[in-house]
Amino acid sequence: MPDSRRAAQPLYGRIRDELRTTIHAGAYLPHERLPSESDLMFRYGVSRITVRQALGELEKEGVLFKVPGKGAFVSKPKPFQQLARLQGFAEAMREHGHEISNRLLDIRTLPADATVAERLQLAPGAPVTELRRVRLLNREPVSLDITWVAPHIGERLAREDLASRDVFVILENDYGIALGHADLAIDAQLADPATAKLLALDPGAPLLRIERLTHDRHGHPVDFEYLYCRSDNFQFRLRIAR
Amino acid sequence: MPDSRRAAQPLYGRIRDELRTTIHAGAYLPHERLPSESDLMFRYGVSRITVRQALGELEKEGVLFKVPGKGAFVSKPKPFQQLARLQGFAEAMREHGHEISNRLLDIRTLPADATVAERLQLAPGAPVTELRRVRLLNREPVSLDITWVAPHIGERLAREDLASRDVFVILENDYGIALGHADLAIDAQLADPATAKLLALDPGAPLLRIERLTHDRHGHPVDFEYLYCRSDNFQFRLRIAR
DNA sequence: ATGGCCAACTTGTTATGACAGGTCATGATT
DNA sequence: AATCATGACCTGTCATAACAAGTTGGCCAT
Repeated sequence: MPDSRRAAQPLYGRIRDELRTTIHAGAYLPHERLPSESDLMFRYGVSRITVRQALGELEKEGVLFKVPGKGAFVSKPKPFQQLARLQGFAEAMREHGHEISNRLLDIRTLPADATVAERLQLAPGAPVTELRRVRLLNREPVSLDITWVAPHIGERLAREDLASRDVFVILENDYGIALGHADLAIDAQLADPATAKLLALDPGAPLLRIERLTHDRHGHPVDFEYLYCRSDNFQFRLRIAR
Repeated sequence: MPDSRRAAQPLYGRIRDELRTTIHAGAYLPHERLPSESDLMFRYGVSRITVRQALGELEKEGVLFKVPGKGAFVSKPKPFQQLARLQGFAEAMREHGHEISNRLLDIRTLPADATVAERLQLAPGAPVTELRRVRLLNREPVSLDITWVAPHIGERLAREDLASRDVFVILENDYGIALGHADLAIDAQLADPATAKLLALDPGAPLLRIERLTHDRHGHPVDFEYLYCRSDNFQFRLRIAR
């Protein structure tokens, strides 16, 4: 969080900024160890508390992480997914050479609530299939996806290996459903304890929430879902034209 | 971040937890002032650094917010999450009959840090103009925008009425700079106290953060900014194609 | 009654110091 | 060669202390 209005920057702020610059300039590789607190004390000629404050803020920013007894290490750059393309998570991540997997938490049929029914153009209370998955990138959880589809699709999905395959790919390749477009709504939320646990986060951590309604080529809704995404290890990117 | 696998909880952790419990039990009302650090030192029989660490973590959790010179205050309960429709900010807002305005907080020239310089393809430390604005929708703050442009653009913008006019419109209509595309990166963050105050939010509230680098028609970067957007009073939406 | 000043109180920053507990390389022992 | 102990080095916690800067109520002058 920038606060660049201060004329007189505290020492720890200067050190924090300089270290961030140094790291971003490539002086240290991802997961490379930074100089120890003692080294930085001598290097900057300040007390340890000042160094610790600077490092603590960089840790808070996600630039580095600390390991007791070992030191501070540069965090990996965040993987990202292009938002403008309607792509399954696996499709997008494989393009970048990442390893992806899913943990299927639950798949069941239940009555559609008003929102789901409206989105999928079903009667309220009509049966829908709900999928709950944690998506993992390089073995680290990055999102909790909750998906609803009509039961005739859900029945077929239930027979698939959803741990390693994307719903979109299955719909298109196996069931011949040509996808058209999706409508997204994006905002931010705090992780509740259950979600935080699933995503290896502390309760209250910031999450990006994406609501996505995906349509087939004829404009009929086929898939309604919420994606709760971590921001500390993943982000979305988008290029827009004027 | 405390290591919660520890059988013996550090002192600051005990104090943090006890204060949180006390606050949640209603001993203090929202916005009520907590005991001072000095009081807490005596009350718990610990040093000030220990109290500050406990308070700092509660602040990070959003349970309280600190005001220099005044004290620590209990945060208000988080506002109820609402969804609002947003397309392009000014366009969509006026289209729907909303009133939009800006509050210009600050416009100044300062040396570009590494990130800003890299994005705007300037030398580190080169002068850039920084704009800080709060965007209001129906008189309610919805985002804090921090914008950097090259000084030759900033000088001209400084002469404009930025409270009611959009930077993009000025650049295109008044200065003949044809805008091309923008690159966005999207994630979620917690609001720090200063930003929270500007957006009439509680510290620790979830914010959508959009990093935007806008280019002219030739692909040259002209405008780099961070938009810190509330999620409780509007959201972003997007339609994407397969 | 009002405004200005100042002391007391507030949090923020920084220094020095010490101890606890974790990590790991090296040397000694089996 | 494998294992264990030790010492050096690492971060985490906590104490004491001092100064900086912001806030505010009381007192005094006008």
